[in-house]
Amino acid sequence: MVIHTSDRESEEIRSLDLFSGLDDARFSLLMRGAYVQNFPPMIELITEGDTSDFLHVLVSGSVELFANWNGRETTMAVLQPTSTFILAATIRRARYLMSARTLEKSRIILVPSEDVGAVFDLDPDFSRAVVTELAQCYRANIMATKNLKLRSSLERLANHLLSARKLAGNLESFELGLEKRRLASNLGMTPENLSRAIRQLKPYGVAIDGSRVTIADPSDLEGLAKPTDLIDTPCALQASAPAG
Amino acid sequence: MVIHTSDRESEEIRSLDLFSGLDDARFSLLMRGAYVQNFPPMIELITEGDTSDFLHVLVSGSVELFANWNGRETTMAVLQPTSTFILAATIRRARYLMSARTLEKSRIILVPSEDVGAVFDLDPDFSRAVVTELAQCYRANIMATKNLKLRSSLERLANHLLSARKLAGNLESFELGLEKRRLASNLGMTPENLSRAIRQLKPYGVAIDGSRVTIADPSDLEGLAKPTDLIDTPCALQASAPAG
DNA sequence: GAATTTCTTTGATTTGCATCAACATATCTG
DNA sequence: CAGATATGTTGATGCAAATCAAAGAAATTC
Repeated sequence: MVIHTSDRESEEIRSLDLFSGLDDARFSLLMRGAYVQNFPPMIELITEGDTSDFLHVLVSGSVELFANWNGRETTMAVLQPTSTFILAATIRRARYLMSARTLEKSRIILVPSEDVGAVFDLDPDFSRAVVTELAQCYRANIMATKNLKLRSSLERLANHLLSARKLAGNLESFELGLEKRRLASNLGMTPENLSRAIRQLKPYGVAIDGSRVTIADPSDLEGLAKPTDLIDTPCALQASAPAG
Repeated sequence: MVIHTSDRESEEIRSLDLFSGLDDARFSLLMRGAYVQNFPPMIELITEGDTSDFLHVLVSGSVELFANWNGRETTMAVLQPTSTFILAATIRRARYLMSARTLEKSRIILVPSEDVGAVFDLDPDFSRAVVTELAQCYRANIMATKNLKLRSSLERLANHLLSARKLAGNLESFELGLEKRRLASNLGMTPENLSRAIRQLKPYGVAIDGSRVTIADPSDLEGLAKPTDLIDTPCALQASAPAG
């Protein structure tokens, strides 16, 4: 890689589902043309409509995927390390359907699309890993669509909080992990309505102070949320859509 | 295949993006364990939550993908021949996220998941085709999410009609292709509201009589719909979500 | 640390959409 | 073909959620 990564970083990247099956030779082939870059917060990494040149890997920080139409904007997902994004556009060599921006100071690896294609053709294990990853992203997005079409905004919020709690190790209290206005957009609602929805969840034992969430009795909230693993995944922060 | 297909059918299946790159030997390997079946209308082929055993190929008729939660139901896509479905679940050997039912009398090929996996491992061309297909499905679904989150129901209807018109070869008049209540569900609205929305489009030169749609001047409607190829695909009938 | 900006909350109002109810039309069935 | 059933339309009403407006709380900036 053009700029060296730390051992811990390399290890983390290699341990991603997408790369863990690669032998060292193929992995370095993939990483040889790649370069790491540090970005400040609120930098637009990708603009929807542009054509895809790189597979992105988020190493640290956080990244928002969003989309615009006719003057409106919506959050599609908020990514945490370590995850890849824009895999589908890379594979199809197609235009990006989403834009991406850093939310915090972030460290990102850019792998040239040609290299991904080359290793894909060379290495059956890698091609299987790509398919598995894509299928996973596809399924996560189907879940997001079901979430939007079958649930009210209050139900979406309730389920999001339960997923986030699980992700945080089932602690009674945990951090929200993103600004409320982005959470609102992610859940398909306005910030004003999110604020009111949070109040509505008070009778279910939910208290949110700043970015700190406390759920007194999850089973109480589950009565409202009715989570199911056909909609709700433990990999929760991308409440509305995942990262292909 | 257990039940023989006609030459025209075989040809159509082979010409699918997913299979067109396979040599004859691999294709027959894939089809050896497969069987064709004819179903009457309104037969539930797949139930969400069940585990995936077969890749499905719709040869004739039409199939609705739908999902349920908490007593509610929504249409996720309506498929026309010739298309594959449930590819993502097949690849992951995971539980179906959607149910499927025939809408008309339909002819469907069922390819055992093991065989798909075997040929995938054997044939790099096939594995590339699977990835391309999956990436396409993923992207179509991202578009569906953007459609839902960024547009009002009237705008979704307007865009659907323009896409359907394009699919029908840009004729002034074409068939809707599915019941209005299903179209409504696909677009994320109620039948009552669809009915009213159609009336609202009258000033834009849209007339729908039964299942026959007439659009006097598409550019007029486009002024409202503002279609973009970052949301709207010509492969239109799955207005809300595609077929992985 | 004061000033500025951004984010969040609260209340009042409007709008979009769902629901309910009734009727009309189309489709199925014996 | 008649009766039954399902689908589609229309109007009245209610509710969920967006918008508008303003104030309070955080986070930034100088």
